[in-house]
Amino acid sequence: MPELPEVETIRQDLRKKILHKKIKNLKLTQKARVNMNHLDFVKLIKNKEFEEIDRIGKIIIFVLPAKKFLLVHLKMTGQLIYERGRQIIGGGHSDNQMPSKLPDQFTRATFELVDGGKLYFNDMRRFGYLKIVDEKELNIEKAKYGIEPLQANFTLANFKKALQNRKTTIKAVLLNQKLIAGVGNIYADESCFLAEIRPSRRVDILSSTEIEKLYSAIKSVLKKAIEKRGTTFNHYRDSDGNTGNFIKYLKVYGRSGEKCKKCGNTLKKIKVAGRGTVYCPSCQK
DNA sequence: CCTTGTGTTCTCCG
DNA sequence: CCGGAGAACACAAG
Repeated sequence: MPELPEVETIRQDLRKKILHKKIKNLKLTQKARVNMNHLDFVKLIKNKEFEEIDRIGKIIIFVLPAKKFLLVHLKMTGQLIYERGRQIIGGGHSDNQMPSKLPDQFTRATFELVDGGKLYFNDMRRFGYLKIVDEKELNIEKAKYGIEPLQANFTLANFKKALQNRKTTIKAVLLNQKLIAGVGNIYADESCFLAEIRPSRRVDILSSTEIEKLYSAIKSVLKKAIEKRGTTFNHYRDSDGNTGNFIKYLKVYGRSGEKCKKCGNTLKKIKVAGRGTVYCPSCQK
């Protein structure tokens, strides 16, 4: 489940690896989810180079020449794995979900670069997609996203504005991409734990101290998660095919029924905003 | 039945 | 009766 830290890790790594490289060919399988017919899609990609690699929320943006943009959303199980020319990637860990050799049955698209390198888009569940847009459509897409937690516009004032007049739970706000971009289920729960606030609390009854704590918690959790190269719960891999290391630092997500690392009480799982939510009933108020 | 992210539809409230 | 907000539902597929 790639969220902001995972997508950002992939973006930063791919920038180092494939920036300004030219695409010789793109191979799409029948199961690839793209926003036009395959022939047209390939035509728009072929012989283009990656001018820049950006991100909005959980979407990776490959900037192509002539103001075209390739948007990639990994959704639940998507991976973007880069392989240098003629080299078989190691696969990182001995996890049976990680293929030792690509392409495999879950490879939906292969970008063949002129230097022999390959960029594979793998996606077991086929929820992820590739989409080519022009500048106008890119701006429409960008308008769907709120403040970016790691950028200059994520100020306390803007965060307060995002919560203003809302009559819903913290969890719903954190998951709402129109308000705050890139936070998903893992980092929403982790941020609430760090802020010592229950995800089910309504935002309109938070004190200003609590809002400040939550604001700092989001930044701190996401920053540390990027330092540790993201969370691999099951499918996430970086562009080398390696797992992320943040799972060791998770305090609540995926730990329902286990002991709170801070107070020792049992972590509880409930449903908030339609999503599984884990919290500590004694640490979080 | 579950999983998550997101788009759509429904419902409620002032 | 309306607009808007938020909740609920639908969908992707294994």
